[in-house]
Amino acid sequence: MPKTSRNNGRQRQNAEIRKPEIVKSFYQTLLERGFEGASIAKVAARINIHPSLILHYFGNKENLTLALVDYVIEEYARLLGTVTLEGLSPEARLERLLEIIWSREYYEKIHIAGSFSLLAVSFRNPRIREKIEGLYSGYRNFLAKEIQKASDAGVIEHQDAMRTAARIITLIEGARHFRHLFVGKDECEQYNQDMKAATRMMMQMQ
Amino acid sequence: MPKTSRNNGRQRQNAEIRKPEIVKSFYQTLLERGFEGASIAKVAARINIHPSLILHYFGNKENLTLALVDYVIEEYARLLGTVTLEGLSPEARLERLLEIIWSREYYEKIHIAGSFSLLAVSFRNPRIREKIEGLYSGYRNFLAKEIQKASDAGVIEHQDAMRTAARIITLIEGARHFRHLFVGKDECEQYNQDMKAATRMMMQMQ
DNA sequence: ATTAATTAATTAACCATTCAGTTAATTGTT
DNA sequence: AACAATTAACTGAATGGTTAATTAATTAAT
Repeated sequence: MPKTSRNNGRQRQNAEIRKPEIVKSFYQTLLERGFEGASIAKVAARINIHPSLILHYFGNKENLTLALVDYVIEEYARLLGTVTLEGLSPEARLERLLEIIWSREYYEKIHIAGSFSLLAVSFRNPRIREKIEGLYSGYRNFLAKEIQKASDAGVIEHQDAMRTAARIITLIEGARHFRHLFVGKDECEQYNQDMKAATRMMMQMQ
Repeated sequence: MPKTSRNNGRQRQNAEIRKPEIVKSFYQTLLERGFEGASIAKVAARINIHPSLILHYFGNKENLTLALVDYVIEEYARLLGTVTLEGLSPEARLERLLEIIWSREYYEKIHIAGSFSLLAVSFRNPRIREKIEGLYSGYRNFLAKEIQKASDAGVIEHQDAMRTAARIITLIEGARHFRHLFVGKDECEQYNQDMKAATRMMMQMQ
C-alpha cells in the first residue's frame, strides 16, 4: 500500500502568501494567550500547518516577533495612509485630523492587548524596542507636521509643534489605556468627545 | 553516615515573612522575563528556595498572580498614604497634589514594564482584570475628591469632578507610556513640567 | 531536474503540579 | 526541666505535557 498524500485539503502556498499568514496568526494567538503563551505550535495549529514551516520561514521566534512588530507598524501606516487631508482648508484639515484620532475605528485598529504585550517585551528586547520607538517617532512627526501647518495658517497659535505632538500622543495612549479599564460602550462616545476637546485645548497651550 | 541537614545557610521563616518574599521575587522575575516567562522555578531560584514551597503557599500560579496584583495595589496605596495633604490651604493642597503626581519618585514606584505585563494578562483573566479595575477606580475617586474640594473652595471652576479625574488619569497613564519610549533623563523634568501645566489646564476645562 | 514548500521525527530543556517525605519549631504534659 | 505530640516549613522525586529548535525526508510545482 503506497503512502498516500496527506494534504489535509490545504493548498500549497508560496512564501509571499504564507509568511504574512503566519504573522497574522501569531498576532491573533498573542491576543489570546499573551506573548510567551503564543508558542510556535499554537500559531501553526491555528492555520493548520506544521510548526516546522514557521521555523523554516523565520528561523527562530525572535525573528517572528520582529516580523510581527513590522506588521503592526504597517497596519498603522496603512491606516494613516487612508487619511486624506489634502484639498481641505487649514481649519477643516485640523478638524478632520481630530475626528480621525478620536474615532472608534481608529483606536480599535490595533487591539491594545497586543500593544501591551509587545511593549512589555520591548523592555527586554532592544531590537523590538527600537522598532516600536520608530513607530511612535513617525507618528509624532506626522502630528507635528500637521500642527505646524495649522499654526502657519493661523488656525492655532504658534508654538513648539513637537512638544504639542508629545502632549497629544500622551493623551492618545492614555486614552487607550483608560478605555480598556473604564469606559463601557455607551460612555465611549462621550469620553471621546471629551478627549477631543482636551486635545484642542492642548493645541492652544503655550 | 547519617543524612546531614541541608539548610544551605537559609533561615527557616514563617508564612508571614515568606509569602511576601515570594511575591516580590515573582514581581522582579516578571520584570525581567515577562509574565509567562516568570516560571515558578525561576521565582524560587531567585530567593533560593524550593519551587514546591511556592506551590505549598499559593497552591497554583493563578493565586500567585492574584497575590502579585494585590502587592502592586498595596504599593500604590502605601504611596498615596504617605501623601499628607491635611492642614494645607486649598490652593497649596492642589499644588501639592500636582507636585506629587508629576514627581519622579511617584511614577517610578511601579515600573511600567510590570504594569504592561499585568494589563496584558488582565485581558485574559477576569479576576485579575477586576482587581486592576479596582485599583484604578480607587485612584480615580481619590482624585475626584480632591478636585471637588478645590472646586468647593473656589480654587478651580466648578465642574464634573469624576470627568476631570478621568482626564487626569488618562494623562498620567499616557505619560508613563510616553516616557518609556521617548523621554531621556534630561528631557524628563521638562516633560513633567509640561504635563503638570496640561493637568492644570484640564482642571479648568468645562 | 531543480527548487521551494511542507512534513516527520527527534531532542533536550523546561513547565506546573502532585505526593510523599523530612526537618525544625512549638506546645502540652509530666 | 525533660520528653512526647503536634504543627508548620520545607525538600525530593516523579508526573505528563509543552517548549524551541535541529536534522532529514517527502511532496509538488516549474
